[in-house]
Amino acid sequence: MTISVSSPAERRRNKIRARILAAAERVFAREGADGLSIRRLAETIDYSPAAIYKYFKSKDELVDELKETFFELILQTVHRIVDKTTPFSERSRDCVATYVQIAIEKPYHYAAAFAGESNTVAPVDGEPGFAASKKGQAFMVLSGMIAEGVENGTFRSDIDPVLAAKSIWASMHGLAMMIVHIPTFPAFKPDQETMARDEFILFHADQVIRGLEAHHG
Amino acid sequence: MTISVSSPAERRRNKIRARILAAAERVFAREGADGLSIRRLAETIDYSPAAIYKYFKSKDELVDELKETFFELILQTVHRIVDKTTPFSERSRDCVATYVQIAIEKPYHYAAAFAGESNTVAPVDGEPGFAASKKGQAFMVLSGMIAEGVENGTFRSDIDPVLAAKSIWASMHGLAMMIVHIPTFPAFKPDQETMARDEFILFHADQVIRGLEAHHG
DNA sequence: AATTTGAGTGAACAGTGTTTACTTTTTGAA
DNA sequence: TTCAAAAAGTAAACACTGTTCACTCAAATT
Repeated sequence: MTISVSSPAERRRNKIRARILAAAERVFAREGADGLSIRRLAETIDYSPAAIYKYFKSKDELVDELKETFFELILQTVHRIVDKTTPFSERSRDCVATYVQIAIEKPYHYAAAFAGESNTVAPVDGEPGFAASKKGQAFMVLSGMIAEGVENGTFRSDIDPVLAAKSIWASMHGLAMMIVHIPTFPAFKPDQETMARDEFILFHADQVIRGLEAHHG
Repeated sequence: MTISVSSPAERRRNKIRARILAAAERVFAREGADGLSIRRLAETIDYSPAAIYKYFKSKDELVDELKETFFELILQTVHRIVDKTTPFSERSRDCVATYVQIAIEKPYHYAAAFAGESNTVAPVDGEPGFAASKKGQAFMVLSGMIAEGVENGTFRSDIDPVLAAKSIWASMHGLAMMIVHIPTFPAFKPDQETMARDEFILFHADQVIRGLEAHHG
């Protein structure tokens, strides 16, 4: 029996799988899940449409893998911010703002990643898989940072960090979705008294964090 | 020439149009835009698929009308809250919470209404149509309420009400989307130390409004 | 009464995801 | 090295989708 954990055949297979994913990634980033068709994908890869089903059970499963690597990107990026040694107030604000920036950079990824519903499994809050998933890990980094804020006295002590993290996450998510779906979001009139997008993101982040701060009233 | 603003023919036409919309509304509420197919819709109405195109230019246009009446619902509901004579703090909180409740009651409507992109026109922030649209009106009701809070000293005076309204709207939107897309959202484990959904909505609303309040620090 | 307008339709076009039966290639063991 | 088994790849079909076109038939207008 062969004990090689990765046979040549298997490595070759993974390579093709990766090639499919890479091609899918390109069109997905530009046109989203609806623009990504198995048939078109097969053509750019020079395979027949049916061939793809030897590597992925369904289109949904393929897209789910794109999402998962996107969550990895989020996790890494958030980690990079949280692990910094800059002052806490600055760090927490940057964390929120950066999260939104990622969504803007890959709008289709972001929207698809959180518009779950019709997916394969989608390890979701409340289910066993959540804590282990990249999504769950990213969330735990965030709630950990808030717990830090509660401990060092920046935030109110009467709030549950996990609860607060969920609230903040929702607020971030909302701005991200707004910007992603409404290209001109923070603006009312394109020229007049308009706050620039990045500036608005910081404003929003401040606003959100202010809701947590101590010494209130 | 006939001056009757609504001829019998025209009235009959509008009636059929309404019948189509009513049937579409039913299946849309249950299965969303993807579940609503022209062919299936035609069958429940006992028409041929092509007939629907005599009343609507495209499926997108049909769905857009469903969205528009949904925005009317939002506008009415928000108005009912804002126009109340209850204390301001309570009123502002209820306004936020109620908005999210609407989204929960009609999740597909809400998600579709704000996942614009591939629509016909979608009068969007920054464009002329926005202020006149139901969406725009609902927003103005919200920003008006915040302006009231700034005037009566509840909120910080150094913030632009319109900007603050956008920030709050984004936060509300985020929670709504979270709950809509992730059925178990506010929960981590279904039983243990979980805050009930409605309770969490109020918590979030408080959190969001707290960010605006005066006498800070 | 004749003609134009509009409602309604069957069939087709151009797509989609997916499955099935089939061929070819590659692999692992006798 | 030969040979069977496993895997890779495919063409064609199934069951859908939104949409358009040429056509019929009934209703309204002149």
